[in-house]
Amino acid sequence: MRASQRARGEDTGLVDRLLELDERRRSAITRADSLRAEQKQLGKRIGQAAGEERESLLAQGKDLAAQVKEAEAEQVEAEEAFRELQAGLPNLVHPQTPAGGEDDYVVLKHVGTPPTFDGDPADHLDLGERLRALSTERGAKVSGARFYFLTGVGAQLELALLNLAVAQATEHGFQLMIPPVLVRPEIMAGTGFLGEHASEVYHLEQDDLYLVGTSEVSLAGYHSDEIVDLAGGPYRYAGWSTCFRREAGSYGKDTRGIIRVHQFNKVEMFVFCRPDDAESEHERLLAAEEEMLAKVELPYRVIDVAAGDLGTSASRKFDCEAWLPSQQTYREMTSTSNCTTFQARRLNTRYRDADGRPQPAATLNGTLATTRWLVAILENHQQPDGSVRVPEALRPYLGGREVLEPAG
RNA sequence: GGAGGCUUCGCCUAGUUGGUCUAUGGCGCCGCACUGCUAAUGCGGUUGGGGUUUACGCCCCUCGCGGGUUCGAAUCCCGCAGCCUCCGCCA
Repeated sequence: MRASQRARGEDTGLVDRLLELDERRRSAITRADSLRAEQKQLGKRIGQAAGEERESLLAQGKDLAAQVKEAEAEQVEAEEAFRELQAGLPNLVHPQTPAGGEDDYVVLKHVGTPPTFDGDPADHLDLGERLRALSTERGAKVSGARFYFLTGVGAQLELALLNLAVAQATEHGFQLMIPPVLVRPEIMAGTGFLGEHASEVYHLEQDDLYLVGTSEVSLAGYHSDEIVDLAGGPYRYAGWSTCFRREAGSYGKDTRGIIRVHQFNKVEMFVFCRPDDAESEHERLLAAEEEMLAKVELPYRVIDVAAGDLGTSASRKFDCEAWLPSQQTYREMTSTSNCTTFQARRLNTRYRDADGRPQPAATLNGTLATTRWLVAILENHQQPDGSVRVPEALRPYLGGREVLEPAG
C-alpha cells in the first residue's frame, strides 16, 4: 500500500485477501495434521506386524508418506503466501492520525519562547568551531561527507547530554541497555526498516548484518521469539547506542554542520506493553521527551505526524521539534511512535492475555536525546561573544561549568 | 582460520543396536491433605506451540536450527548456528 493510500485511509481489499489466505493456511494445517495422525497409527501397526501383513502395511505406509509430504508442502506454501502478503503491509493508521503527507502534520502545542538576538545569530557550526567543539572538515577528511569529530568540550557536552538522558530514564524506571548495533536481517525486517526505508540502512554484505539506524531495532529484537510476562506492567528500556544512517536521497539537504549525519549517538526509550496500554504509554514517552527538552531549556513544538509520513511500522507518531535560531524554524529533536502490534507480530513477541493465551504485544519507541540536540543547545544558548551558556541541568555532568568559552 | 567436544520439556538430567519415547528422574512451581504460623511430609499436576471445540476434550508439531534416509528418527546421514577446550592470528 502506498503512503498516499494510507493517507487517505483507503481499504484496498487487501484485508479480504489476507483473510482468504489465512483460511487457506488453516485448512492446509488441518489436512496435514490428520494425515500425520493416520501415518502415526499405521507406523504402530507395522512395528507389531510380521510376514505378509507387514509387507502390505509397508506398501500402504509408503503411499501415505507421499501424501503427507504433499500436504506439508501445501501447508508451507500457504503459510508463506500469508506471511508474504502480511510483510508487505504497513501498520494500520490510528484513527486520530492526521490524514495527508509530510506537510499535513498538526501542531499540538508550542512550549517556550524562541530567543531573540541583536543581529543574526550564529549557527551551530560557527559556534562549535569557535568553541573547538567539533570539526566537520576533519570528519570529511577521515570518513567522507556527513561525518564529523566531536572534540574536547563538544565531546564532553555530548556525553553530558546523554548522561542526563540516561539519568532521567533510569529515574523513570527504564532499564538501561547498551545493545549491539549490528543485527541480523530478520531483526531489521521485523522492525519494519527494510520496507520503505531499506536504502537508508547500511548493510555489511560479507556478514549479512545490518547497522542499526536506531537502537529501537536491537531493543525490539531483544524479546523476539519470546513470551514476555506483562502481568507486572510494561517492560521499559532505554538503549544507548551509536546510530548509522546512509542518508540516501538527502543529497544537498542539511549539508552544513551536524544536523544530518551518517553516524550519531542516541538514548532511545523502548516499551513492550499490552495493546490496551499502548496509548497511555505513548503519552508517557512524549511526556518524558518534553521533560528532557525542558531540562536543556529548549523552545519547541509538538506535532502529530500525518499518515503519509509515518513510516512502515508506526500507527501514530509525535515529534518534538526544537527551534533553531539560525534557520528560523523548528527541527526534529525527538520522535515517538506507537507501533501497536506491528513489530511484535513480525518478531514474534507475545504476552499472555487474561485467558492465558499468547497474543502479540505492542511496542513503542521514543527519542530521549541525540547528537542533533547539540545543534539546538549551541544555537539557543549562544551569547553575543560566541560563548554558550550551559543549561543548569547539564552542569553537574560538565564538572559544574556554567558557560563554554570560545578558544583562543 | 584449524582441531575436538557439547546442545533433551524453567534449571539439572536419563535415553544414541531407529518402532508402547505418548521422553526418565530430581529441583522449582501450582493444587489438595496434614501440622494451631513458618517449615517439613504425603498425594496429584506441571515443556512449549499450533489447529479444532460453546465447553469438556480431541488432534498435530516440538529433543539447538534446517534438510535427507526410512513405512517410522531424540536415536542414522548432510549442512548451519550457539557454547566450551586447545592451537594459530590479531588493534
